[in-house]
Amino acid sequence: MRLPALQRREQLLDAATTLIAERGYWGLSLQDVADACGITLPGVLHHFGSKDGLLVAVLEHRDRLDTAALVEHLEAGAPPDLAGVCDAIVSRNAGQREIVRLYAVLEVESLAPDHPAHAFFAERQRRTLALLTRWAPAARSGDALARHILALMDGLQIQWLRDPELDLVAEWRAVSGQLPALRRPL
Amino acid sequence: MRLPALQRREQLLDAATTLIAERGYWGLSLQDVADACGITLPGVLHHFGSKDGLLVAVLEHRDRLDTAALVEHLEAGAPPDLAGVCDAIVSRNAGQREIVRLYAVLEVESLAPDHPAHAFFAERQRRTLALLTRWAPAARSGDALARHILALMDGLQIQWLRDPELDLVAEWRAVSGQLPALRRPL
DNA sequence: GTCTATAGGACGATAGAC
DNA sequence: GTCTATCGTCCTATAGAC
Repeated sequence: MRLPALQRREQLLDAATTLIAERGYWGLSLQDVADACGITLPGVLHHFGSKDGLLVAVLEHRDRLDTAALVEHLEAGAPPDLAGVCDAIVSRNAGQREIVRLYAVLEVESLAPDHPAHAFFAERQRRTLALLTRWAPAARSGDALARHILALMDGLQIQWLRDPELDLVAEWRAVSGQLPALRRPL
Repeated sequence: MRLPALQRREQLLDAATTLIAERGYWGLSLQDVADACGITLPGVLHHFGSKDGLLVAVLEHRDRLDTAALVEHLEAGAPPDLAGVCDAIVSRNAGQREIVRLYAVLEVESLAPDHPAHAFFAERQRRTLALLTRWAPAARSGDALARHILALMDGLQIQWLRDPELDLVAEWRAVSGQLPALRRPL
């Protein structure tokens, strides 16, 4: 079935997202992506140029959606403090398991300096830390607090990914409740 | 160079450990393992039967070493409380970056149910949680505390793996100092 | 914009000699 | 215990037709 380019791209990005989450980048096969969308392998490459190109497109696509969702959440009246931002992030993540898995896999895989997403994730972590630090109460070292929060989120997500029974939001509430610097914004 | 079987196995395990840490299991090539040890690919398979067999051997090898190290650390007079056990784990990890990377990569990669190490890591997390829970003060839910601690360790390790400047032990001290349930053993 | 066809390698694994 | 040789499968990527 012949599809408009933009629509086909989106379909391919969806399929690739699921498959990378499942197998990682090194385990991804373009043939599988093609099969999942009912086109041929060269058809995939036509849209993204190369396997690396597809990966970059997937990441950019997700980041655009996530940033938009966060902004919207804040404009819609979430509490404008650090706890509010964190809760917004966690509750959004809780609703998109596959995406969280994609990032968890790629974040660790890309620790290797020659991974095609290495720079992307280094920059992304820098950006996330900056975002959290900006909202941190000025009193104590905001950077240490930001790293603490990020570590907790990453760690809890892995446990949640391994055990579907776990309630990510509840777990985050329980754990972040122990952090005075987070729950007492003043 | 012809080597005794046991020595060759160890050399192969070392090489495989480094390469899996670098590329994950799906990105591992037996050819590279063979090259690193100066033998051919069938030579590798002779010792481990299959690629899966090699992975299992690597993990069993590491777990044996780590368990022994922890026991020794405790017998050598580390504080016999939860904080002491955690500090022991973190400080040992801080000294073996490659190994931590291996586990970080495989832990996330193996979230997929058909990954050859899936069962291994599910069981390992269960065991680690049980270990931490055993040392937790009986007062509060030890299980929640154990998950909290495990999340922190995993999260901090990822940050440390990305940024070699970071001091894992110091970071752990700073972060765990905020956990009253951990630092006040009575 | 999508296809067929194909190039050109790398992969895991096996068989059998030494 | 390690080798050579080889099989069959999978891979990314390119060239060119429609």
